[in-house]
Amino acid sequence: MAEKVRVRFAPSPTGPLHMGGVRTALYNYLFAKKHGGDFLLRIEDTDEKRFVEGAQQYIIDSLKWCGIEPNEGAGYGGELGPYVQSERKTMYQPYAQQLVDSGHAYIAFDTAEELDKMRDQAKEMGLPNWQYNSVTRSSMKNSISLSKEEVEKRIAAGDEYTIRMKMPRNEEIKFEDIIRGWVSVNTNNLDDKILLKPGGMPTYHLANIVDDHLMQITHVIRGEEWLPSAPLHVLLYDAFGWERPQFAHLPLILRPDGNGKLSKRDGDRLGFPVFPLNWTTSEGELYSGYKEAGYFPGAFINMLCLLGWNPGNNEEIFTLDEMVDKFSLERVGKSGARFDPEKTKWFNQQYLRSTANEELAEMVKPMINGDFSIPYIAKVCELMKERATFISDIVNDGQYFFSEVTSYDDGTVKKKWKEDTPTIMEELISELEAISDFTTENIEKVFSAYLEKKGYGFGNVGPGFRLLVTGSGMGPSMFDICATLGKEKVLERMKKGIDIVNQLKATA
RNA sequence: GGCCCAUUCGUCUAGUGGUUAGGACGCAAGGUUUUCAUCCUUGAAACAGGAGUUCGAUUCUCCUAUGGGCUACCA
Repeated sequence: MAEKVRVRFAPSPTGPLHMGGVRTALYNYLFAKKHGGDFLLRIEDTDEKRFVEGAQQYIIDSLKWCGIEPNEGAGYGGELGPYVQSERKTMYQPYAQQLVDSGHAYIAFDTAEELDKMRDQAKEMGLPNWQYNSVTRSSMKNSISLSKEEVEKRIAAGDEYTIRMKMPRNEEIKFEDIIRGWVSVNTNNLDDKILLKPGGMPTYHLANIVDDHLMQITHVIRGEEWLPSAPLHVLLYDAFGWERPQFAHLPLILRPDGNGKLSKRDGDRLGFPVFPLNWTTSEGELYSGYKEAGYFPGAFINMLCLLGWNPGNNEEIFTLDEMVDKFSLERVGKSGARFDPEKTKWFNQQYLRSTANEELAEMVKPMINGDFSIPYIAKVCELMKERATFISDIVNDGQYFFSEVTSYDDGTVKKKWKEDTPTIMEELISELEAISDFTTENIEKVFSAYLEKKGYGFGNVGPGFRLLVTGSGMGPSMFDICATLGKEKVLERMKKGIDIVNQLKATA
């Protein structure tokens, strides 16, 4: 028990990494760091048909963006590599053979086509679930039904064959899952899974057990979709005589609407990303990512962390380090969690607001045209951050800080630009012109004095003022806006705007 | 169909053999704010159903229902 915790995230490179996968990686990472252990990345590319170019790099890039980097594995090196299963291909055959020799597995010559036919026939006869198992195996072509000579002859003749698990009959397999407690399955419900495919490539089941053993994995933390095959894996550990790792099967992430688990198409259909980074398929189809949609990696991770886990109190904003500190598998829930895009936005808003203005400014800078200083942009961020969810909101809602006003909000023109507004604006211009030190306080002072002098309420002056300077009907304090923009720019906009708005009003 | 897993407000969830069943998102109302947003206050909103165990079950057991996963020479 004193052994070092070693966990792995083992995706297959069949496309972009789904956010459910990111959460699995995150929980593995948190668990490893919490216990001072290792977090490895292993690429499970044993299905050559489903290999997708670029997927492996995408996985690495995604984890990096999220800040949950492995300290060992594909792309990171380590003593127990290689960490890409296709590169380990030759290692698996001897293990499969060992199982054949020990009577835990056998050689089968049935082709995929023959098996398909078998299943189809069974279905026609009203058996929806034909299985290669302890009752059917004796009527199939394998080293159990065939004579030793026949088997040797076929192998010598170059017949392709698979190695199958010889699933024992009527045995209760039990194992303790950290999240779910005791799970038990009768082997009668399990089939003789293929362990080694023709050509020597292992299936997931064999590769995963062999690699986890060789890589000294202590805890297998993976999605609930693996729960049904966990008994097979347990049996394999036992057959090899290896110590079993501890298992923890995570609940699935469900789609926000309707039924079923979150799938890659749900996102863009419902207007939120399901992937960390943008991904374009070879056909040119784009799946959007959280990064490009403007999310902070911290917010994304924070949201994922709370989707299925909670610290037991009411805290919900955590840095990665805090997550590491508080995380425990025991507090992971058992039931599937429906994903809520709205809450994800809320997390982003929280992160945006707690990010320093200068830091925000650096992010805003590449998104705007024109040469603005960081202090200036930071000031804008300070004013805008409370009403923004994304960085892009600062840019879009605060565009009047970065470009001239070219349009005026329709509703405000109609409702707030009154008969006497032009005159009031002219007067206000004169008042403002008299200010030598154009600060928030001074502007406010002069503005208030003007209101008092004329007996106006704020409503008589404010909306028109805002409209001329920003083109908008809403936003931060006008005094802050003006101080930020500077006297020259404010007066210029006001003078220029009066006629334009008068015309708009006339034609409206 | 078979097997496995699950089930507390709309959603994420806390929680205990005896609680006014708590929080967050979202929603609604009010307050603050010249506007918008923030912020504050308040509100509506849940233990799937039925048996059993028990003095007492949301909590323990069983059944049903519902949901989910798996059922490949995919992972």
